Amino acid sequence: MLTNRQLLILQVTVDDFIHTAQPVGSRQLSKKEEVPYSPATIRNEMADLEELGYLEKTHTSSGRIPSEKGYRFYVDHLLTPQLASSDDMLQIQSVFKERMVETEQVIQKTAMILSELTSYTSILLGPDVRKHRVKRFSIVPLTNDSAVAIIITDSGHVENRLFQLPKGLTATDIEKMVNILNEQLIGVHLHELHHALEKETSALLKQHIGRYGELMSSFGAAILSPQEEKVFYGGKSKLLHHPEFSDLQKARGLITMMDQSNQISTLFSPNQAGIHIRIGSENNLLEMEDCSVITASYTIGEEQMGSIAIIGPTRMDYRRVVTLLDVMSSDLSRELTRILRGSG
Amino acid sequence: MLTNRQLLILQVTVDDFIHTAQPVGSRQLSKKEEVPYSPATIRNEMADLEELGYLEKTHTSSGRIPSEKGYRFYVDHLLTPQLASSDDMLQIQSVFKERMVETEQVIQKTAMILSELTSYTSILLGPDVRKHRVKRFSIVPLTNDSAVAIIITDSGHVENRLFQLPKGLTATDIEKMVNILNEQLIGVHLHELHHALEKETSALLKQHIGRYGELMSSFGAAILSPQEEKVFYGGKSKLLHHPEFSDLQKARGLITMMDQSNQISTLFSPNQAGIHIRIGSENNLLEMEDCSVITASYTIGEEQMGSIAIIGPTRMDYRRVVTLLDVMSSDLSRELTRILRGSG
DNA sequence: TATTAGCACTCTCAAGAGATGAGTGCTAAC
DNA sequence: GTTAGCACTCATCTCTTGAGAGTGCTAATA
Repeated sequence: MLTNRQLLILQVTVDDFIHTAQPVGSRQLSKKEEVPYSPATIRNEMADLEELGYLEKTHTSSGRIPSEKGYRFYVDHLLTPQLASSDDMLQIQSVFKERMVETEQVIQKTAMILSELTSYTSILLGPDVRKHRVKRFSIVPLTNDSAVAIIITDSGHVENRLFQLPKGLTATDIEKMVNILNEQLIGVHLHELHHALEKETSALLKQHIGRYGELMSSFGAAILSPQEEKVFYGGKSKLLHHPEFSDLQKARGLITMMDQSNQISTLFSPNQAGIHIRIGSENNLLEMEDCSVITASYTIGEEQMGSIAIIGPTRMDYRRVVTLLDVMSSDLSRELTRILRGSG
Repeated sequence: MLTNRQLLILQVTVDDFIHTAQPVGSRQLSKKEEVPYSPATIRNEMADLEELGYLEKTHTSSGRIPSEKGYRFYVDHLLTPQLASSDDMLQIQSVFKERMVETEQVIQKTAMILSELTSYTSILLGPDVRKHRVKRFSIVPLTNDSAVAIIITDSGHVENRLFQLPKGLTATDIEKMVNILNEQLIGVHLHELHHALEKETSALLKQHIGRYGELMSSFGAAILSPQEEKVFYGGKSKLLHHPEFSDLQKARGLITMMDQSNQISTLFSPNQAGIHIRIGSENNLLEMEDCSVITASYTIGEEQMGSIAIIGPTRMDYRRVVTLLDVMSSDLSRELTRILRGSG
């Protein structure tokens, strides 16, 4: 168990390092008014904190920097909540002031403002399409042998896929098919569509439509091809402005990683409410060794819909980011709910 | 007018610099078998070429590097055409072997392979939606006061927008409206839609539909909100691996620029056929001072549909990139035509 | 007359040598 | 328990030095 003095020194050390990016020394600390101890005393305490694993040195005679364990402790026990500054609130409100009608637009704008306010990179995972429900099917033939299948969801999202038409299929066949789909599958979650398609409609379709087999293999495959969560970035280059990435090697790694969306999704905790923080190696990603990720999620109505994340150096301003994420995620939830549930 | 010997020396100098990224000296050049002159002779010629503005020195006693004018001359007069190597051809064919059905998928894959083969960054501008023609309109009401408008084009592309419904509009009204739109506007280019909507249908709609004014202001605005050309990247981080961008300042500038899609579009020449090369400052973009952009375009059927570009350092392998772009643009055109005109 | 050899000169780059300064650990005094 | 003092450690900056690559010019050569 740490003494109060140790807690104080740890906190001030982390705070200072977060703002200066320089190893913090005992003399420097003792000058702060919150710390009424002499450099020698502080040195002793710091030596203890180092032994306990909360602080590190970059070389034998440097000041101390927080270790991962130090950040973790700081985040878990020393992070006093804080209200967003009125400046920030003003900026945030300005985003939502203009009534936008497209969800993507709102999300993109949110990503931008978040990265602008934090000076880190933001990533927003778009609404999880698989949780949407079918509102309407539509099939539009393009040529003799191809057509586009369209699914409109209850949230106004539109999925569309090209697929091949078996030769000899008549327009009436297609019409029938669309009717059957619309009768049977309205309200089904997109992730249950495959199941429902086979179970509920295959018999009916088989009965009414010629060339059923070919049609279904082509149509089914098109409908089921993965519906990816859309990833929105804000301020990709912002990260590069922080001193920890003046090493070109690391900068390259990060940029490369951000271009691979499959890696990105591993950064998000399985969609739970609340704010989550992963520090450095907790991300299980080599390129992210020096980064922390703070995630939150947003909802539409009652449902967990997507995630917001901020990526910054481990030496990031956790307090500020947590505060901003908190505000933004609830504002975003409110705005999206307004758009999609139509209370505006 | 340059002498043959000067042409030779300029060509070999540029070629050498492109591959080594090191200033090339007279001694080094004279060792090559294509250059049967002594260092002293070469020095004299190089001095002349420098005076004429084709070569530069990085400092008083360094070897020479090509100036922008030098690259321009090289590209315009010294670039002998070349067939793609069979290795490259194999790789390219492997992309198109698996029959994909979505245009976006094909374009994305093309971007990837291009950047893989060249080790530079590729940018593909998606098909210009405004040149597509309307195939079908559809409107799906979501709540009492909102609906989604859908336009399917002849190429299978689907545009969709949310818009507000005036209160008190009946389902029949909407049905009527969709019918009128589908009767009047099939085959209209998307960029003429605004015009056509006002001219051809407004009278009819006004006649049949209550609350015409409100409906049209909302629907019209939704339909007309900008249809942006989609931008696909391949290998964004590839550029950072070239030595000219080991300067963090420059790297940052580039990454920042690539995130601003409005800047990107200025890199493309107005959609003309053939291959275009812009060197360094010819791009009129500060961040692109050290970059060259080579663009080509692809077609669907007979129509100019989108653009392909490779961004590399000015010291890029022009010959190879031109060759690859040539092959890829025609392969991509063929593939997209197959998908959309349905000959496969 | 065109080409080449030779040589002095310039400039970059890498390595090494102090000098400086921030910071530590330890001991002894308060 | 806290603090002052002192010797010691490192990183960093600057200065110097030497090696190496390349040039420009002049004089010799084919």
